[in-house]
Amino acid sequence: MAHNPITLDLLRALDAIDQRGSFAAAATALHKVPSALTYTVQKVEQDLGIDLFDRSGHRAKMTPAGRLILDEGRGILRDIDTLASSAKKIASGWEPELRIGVDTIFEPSRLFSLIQAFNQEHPYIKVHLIHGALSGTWELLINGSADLILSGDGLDPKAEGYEIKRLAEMKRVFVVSKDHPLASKSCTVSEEEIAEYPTIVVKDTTQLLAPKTVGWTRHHRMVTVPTMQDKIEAQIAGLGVGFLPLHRIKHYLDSGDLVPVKVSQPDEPFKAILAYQKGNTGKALNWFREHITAEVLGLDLQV
Amino acid sequence: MAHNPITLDLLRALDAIDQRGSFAAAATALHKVPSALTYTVQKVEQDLGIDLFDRSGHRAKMTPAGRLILDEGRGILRDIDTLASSAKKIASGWEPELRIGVDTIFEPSRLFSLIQAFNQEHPYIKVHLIHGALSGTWELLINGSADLILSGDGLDPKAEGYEIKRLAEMKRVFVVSKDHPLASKSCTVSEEEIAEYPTIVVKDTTQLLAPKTVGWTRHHRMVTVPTMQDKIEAQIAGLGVGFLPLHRIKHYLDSGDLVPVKVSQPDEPFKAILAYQKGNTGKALNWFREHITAEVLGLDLQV
DNA sequence: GGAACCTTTCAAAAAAACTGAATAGCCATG
DNA sequence: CATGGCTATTCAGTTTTTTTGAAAGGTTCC
Repeated sequence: MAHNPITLDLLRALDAIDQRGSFAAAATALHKVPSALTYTVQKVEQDLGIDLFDRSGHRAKMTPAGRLILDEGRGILRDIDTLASSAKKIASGWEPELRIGVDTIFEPSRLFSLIQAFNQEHPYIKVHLIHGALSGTWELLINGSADLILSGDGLDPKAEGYEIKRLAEMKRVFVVSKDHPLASKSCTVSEEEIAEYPTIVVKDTTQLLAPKTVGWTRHHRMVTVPTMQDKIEAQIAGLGVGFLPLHRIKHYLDSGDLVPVKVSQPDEPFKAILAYQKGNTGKALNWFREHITAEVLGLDLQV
Repeated sequence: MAHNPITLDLLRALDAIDQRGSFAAAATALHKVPSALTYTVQKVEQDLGIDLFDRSGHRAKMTPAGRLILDEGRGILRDIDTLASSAKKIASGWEPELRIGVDTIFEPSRLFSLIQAFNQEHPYIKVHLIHGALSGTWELLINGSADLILSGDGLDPKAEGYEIKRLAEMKRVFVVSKDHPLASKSCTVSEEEIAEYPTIVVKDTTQLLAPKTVGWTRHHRMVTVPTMQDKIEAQIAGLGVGFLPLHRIKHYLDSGDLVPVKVSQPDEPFKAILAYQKGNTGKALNWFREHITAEVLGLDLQV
């Protein structure tokens, strides 16, 4: 047994026959002569050992098996068409896959609708989301695990060779849970007062680079968590205190679950950035570079 | 532009080349001569207008576009193989789809693992689950909406022409919520006492047949619900009282959420049945007829 | 430098697909 | 019930596509 007798020509023939209603009409549509279709169909029927058409009546009627091959075959034909155009795309500079490293300061879910839109247009380009924290996000880019990263500035290593696109500014706010002792203080709170409570810190995911830490590190009590989401939840639960990015907690400030506290430590604003290998002209990379905006990331806050 | 230049032969060629590592080895595996592969590949490259192999080095290396076609092509080849064998199956008596009507007295989820097993074996045979209640389940079979039904006996219309397979016996228990006034009665409860409380009744889904009702109908107060699951939940919530099938409430009896009450009305045991059109020799039907057992339905209770 | 691979080219041969005319069946119409 | 118009199939011959094998040209490895 050599191999599968089902051919793409058969699938196209079945489709045309079903659409036009007869061998004759289908033949015309396919720029062939009816006997050519008979030949195509009979060949497969013989090789497969089953009937695709019921010839008892004089108008050929598809058998259930024929119908199955038609139905599934349409999907296969569609796949092959998509595949051909995707192959052309890739040959003309679209990457087969794009890996996006997202720093935990952003909500990866913000990118979902963007990725969905992209995938609609480019079904065979796989998009991978990878999570990182602080220097760890940069490390993804540096060690080749990601093609594009989304991070905050001030974290980039001194290394050359990376293109950086700055997006909107982000603000950090020092907040505590609504039940927290500091929540009631209306005046500026001193560092000593803050030192009474554990600080929640997001742990850098880097393996090789020097880990960075944001905010105070000279506090004695410190709880580290793997992601910004954990930090937010920990602070809401009252486990500790610390700065949180405004765009991630707007909702909780509005609802009152988190309360801002004035602190002496100046708020150092910083920027959301996109970064990628210099010289990477991939079109998928470019697409995301254009489409990832402050709005998409939820940074367009009126403060 | 006639049509897609990608052929199944190309996909098979790419697969072989990738597996064997060279045109020469692949050619051997495909019982061809190397130049035949060159021809196949070059033809598609020319028609598609892109390179599938990088010939700058001496050993041909697949381009990203070639790799994409290979990767997706493997899936397509697999699909076509499955399709061929499924078509043979259907031609030899397996139905393209099987519609199973399940009476609300059973938990449809009991069939899930069975359906999963079936689908593993017969990926192209679609299984539909349809819900019905009382005569409505029979109606599914009679009006051709279902090929196989799962019901309780005593509901079958007098009509001829249906094959019935009896499964295990099912018991009904009169139960009330744990907080219900009747829950504390340890002696037999009279009909008058029961009449104090609304009875929960599953409404027959039939459109054409004479609707049946199980249990008492001469009670004044009656709440009808669409499914057995609703009835169970209503009784747990204390909304009313009534008989419930033991196999659906074993768990709640054990946990004490439902409490059995002795009643004068005799418990009329009835049987789970499978029914289908006489003369239906479909193999999928047969498969389910064999595999749907008392155990699968959760009827194998030690009482 | 030579042996052992590899891929490609090319003309010829083989195989497959297609054609057109003839055949035969059904069905609606008059 | 005959006829014309539709259908699909058969078959022999033709065209197109695919395959072949020998020759040529490269790379790698020893």
